[in-house]
Amino acid sequence: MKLSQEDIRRRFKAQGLKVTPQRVAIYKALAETTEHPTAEDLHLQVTQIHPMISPNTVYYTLSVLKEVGLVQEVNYWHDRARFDANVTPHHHLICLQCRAIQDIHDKTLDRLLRWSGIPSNFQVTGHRVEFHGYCAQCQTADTRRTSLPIPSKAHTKRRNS
Amino acid sequence: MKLSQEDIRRRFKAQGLKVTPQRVAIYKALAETTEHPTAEDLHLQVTQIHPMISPNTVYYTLSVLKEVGLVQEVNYWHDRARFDANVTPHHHLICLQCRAIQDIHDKTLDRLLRWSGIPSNFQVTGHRVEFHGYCAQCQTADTRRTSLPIPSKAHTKRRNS
DNA sequence: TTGCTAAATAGTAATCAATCCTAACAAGGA
DNA sequence: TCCTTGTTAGGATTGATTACTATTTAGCAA
Repeated sequence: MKLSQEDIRRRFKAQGLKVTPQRVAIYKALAETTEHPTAEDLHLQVTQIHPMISPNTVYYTLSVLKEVGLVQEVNYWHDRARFDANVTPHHHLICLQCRAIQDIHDKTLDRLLRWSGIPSNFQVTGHRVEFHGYCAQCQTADTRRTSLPIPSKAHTKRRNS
Repeated sequence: MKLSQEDIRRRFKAQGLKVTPQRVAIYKALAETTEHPTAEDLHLQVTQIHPMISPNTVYYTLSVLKEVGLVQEVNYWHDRARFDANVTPHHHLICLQCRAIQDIHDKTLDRLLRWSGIPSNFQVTGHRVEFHGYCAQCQTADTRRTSLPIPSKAHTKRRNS
């Protein structure tokens, strides 16, 4: 989406964020692509305007924008590979708090594969439905989060188990 | 699922794999849990039977089992965080070859949120549908893969872009 | 316009999941 | 039993991300 500097400034202000050239450039770059870039992609992109910008700034900025809900992490459970010996197609229920993953087996969901809204030039080999939320154990007010995706801080804490 | 040594031996043989105690233990541990463990989780688990087993062996074994289709990686695009400034709920079309991600906006898919098959003790806050396959550019016979998820080798090659 | 202050930036170092490399080892067939 | 080839384990390496920290700057108030 095309955004003017003023649009961006307004959005940042509305969230109580300082408006810095770097921050604007990062958000602008992300808002103007549909390619779901990585932090590195964005850093490379923004380098063309701010040659001295640090990757660190990109990571920090993204975490801030994520916190206020201006940005989302598309693959929010990207931290580590997780495996399953059940190779039949099935779907998942993911707890945003404790990261537990439950399986769902259901014909209704499987049938989505024949859904007609898929662009005809895309060859589909499979699909997966994820429901996000809170498992029975994690449904207490103080620990609950309100928005997707989970902040990247959780990533850091993962080793506390 | 409960599996005897013989069951596992048969499955390995059927895929032309050597049957080693470590390999059996790893697969057995994965098959007997529904918790979608990480490689580290599995290593810890198997350590109780094979105290000297190397994490390396777990990684290698998982990649082999994945290749022959006995195991799948649940979050197969876990390698790096990817971001989106479009924070409205939407869904994705993911190319297994080039990892491109296209957005899908559709009311039909959004309506799944009210799907009745979700366990009542799970509090759902959102959901996401992913379709996997091959984008127009990647639909050539020599580069196409046949199964999900993509082998971990792709992970290594990602920097060639 | 000028300071003040808290937050942002950038550089360096650290962390850690995952992979690479390689020598020793062992499964399975001859 | 022997041989071959795939497997294992250990050490080193890579690379995304985070931690730490000194410097800079945005935003506010005088």
